[in-house]
Amino acid sequence: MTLRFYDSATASVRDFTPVHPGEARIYYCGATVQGAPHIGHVRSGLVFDQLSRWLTYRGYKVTTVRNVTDIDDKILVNSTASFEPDFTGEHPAEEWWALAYRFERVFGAAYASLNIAPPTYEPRATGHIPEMFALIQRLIDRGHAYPATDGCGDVYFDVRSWENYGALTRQKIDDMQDAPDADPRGKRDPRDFALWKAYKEGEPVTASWDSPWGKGRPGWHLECSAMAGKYLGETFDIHGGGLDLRFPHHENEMAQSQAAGYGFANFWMHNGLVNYEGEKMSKSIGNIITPAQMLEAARPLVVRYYLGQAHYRSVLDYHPTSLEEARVAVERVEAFLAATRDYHREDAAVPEAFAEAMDDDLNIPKALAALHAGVRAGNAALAAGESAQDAAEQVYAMAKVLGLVELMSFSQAGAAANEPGEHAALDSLIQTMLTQRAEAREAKDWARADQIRDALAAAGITVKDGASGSTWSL
RNA sequence: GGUGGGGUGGUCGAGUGGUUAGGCAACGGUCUGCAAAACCGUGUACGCGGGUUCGAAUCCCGUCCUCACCUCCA
Repeated sequence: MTLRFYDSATASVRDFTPVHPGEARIYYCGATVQGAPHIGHVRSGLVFDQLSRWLTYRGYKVTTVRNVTDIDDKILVNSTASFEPDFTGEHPAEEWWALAYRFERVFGAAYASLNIAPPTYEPRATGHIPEMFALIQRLIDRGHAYPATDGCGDVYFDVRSWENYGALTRQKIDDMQDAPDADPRGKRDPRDFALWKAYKEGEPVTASWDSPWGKGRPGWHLECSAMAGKYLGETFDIHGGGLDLRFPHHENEMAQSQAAGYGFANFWMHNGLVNYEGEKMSKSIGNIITPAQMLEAARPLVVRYYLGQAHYRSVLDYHPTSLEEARVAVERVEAFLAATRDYHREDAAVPEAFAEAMDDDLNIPKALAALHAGVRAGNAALAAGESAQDAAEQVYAMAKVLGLVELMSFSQAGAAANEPGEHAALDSLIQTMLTQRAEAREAKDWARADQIRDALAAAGITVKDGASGSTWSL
């Protein structure tokens, strides 16, 4: 079995052949830090985290780049400042850059809480203005970009000059529906898009850079082309992002970079979106679910399992019962691993069925079937009084490569509840009650035994009677 | 109008010609004082209409419905 992925550009599953043998270089679109993330953003980050982990397991040296778009129309709109720098600390409003930094950290915290590994590089658009100048100049020199014909100071990409425009999404320029509010300005074609946006009266001066074509700021699509090239080279392996970015963003990126003479991405991988009971999540509908809200409803382990359980290309439709179902499923795995801690080995191999599923365009639903089969086999062995070592090693390896292990209670550094100290008294109290119950059971005083069990249950504590005594869990 | 996805048993969700995907829920059994947990077992699905085939969820034709993108969007 060879590793293969679905490539959006060719609409087909292709064998993965890296540009540089043994390496995998991946660029995927991160956030425009104009506001707080919703779980759709997190799903995208999670998908490419899963991909990176699998490629790493397969022995590739993985380099990932996830950009931060920290200059954009919406960031300016959402900031409430007067747009002038203020060092007094008395300014009541928030400057655009402060807003961008603030939300960049909110995104970072959301990723971290779900054990989504940070990318190798996380470049900010504002830190790569010179690279963008160079790319614009190169496009002008090659006849694929031009300063606005009305002298407004914008620089546009000339879509008619690039015969492959539309190749990524297999669309013809003339078939595209005109935008209802198409503003031709100084464009040769309404489809031409801005590489550089000229400074306009009323905008913050701090959000403007001096370019050879006048003061202004970069167009959104240009940022990614410039940064991908800088960190990953002219031609790299995989470009990812949400399905909604295929057009125009990725189409434009591809056109810019290839028109500039670069190979750009060999594979385009797009993750499906998250719906809420059949509807796309969006601010206008008001059905947004944030990571913070989800983490109030469930543990990070459960949220990660839930968001990562579907195939990455399918729509993930959230229902109110979804998290509870995920909880039961993943805690089964957790309980098995907690009971077989002696067999956790960092170098353990994943079973073949799991590996084949993962190699096949990251078929995680199928891989999860292997995970659950392993848990069942392990539990069956335990129930039969046999060794669960083989199953435990494999299940651990699978949970590890899926990024779940670090979020499980037995391995978490932050499993503070298990540490002695403030909870010691509580543990002691529960142990006392279990001892009393054991005595009652010994005396076959079932009423008394059940009374104690009910009392613990009322406090959210589940009692399990085993051969070697009773245990409890929250 | 263009482009690309979907419609699978109670539910979520895999599956490109013929053997059980899997999870959750449900039911029966083992275990247990009773439970819980665990294990064993049960469900016989594939939008609709044709066609190809010994055989189709899977291929072909038609048809209905639905989602996304074409405007900022993970």
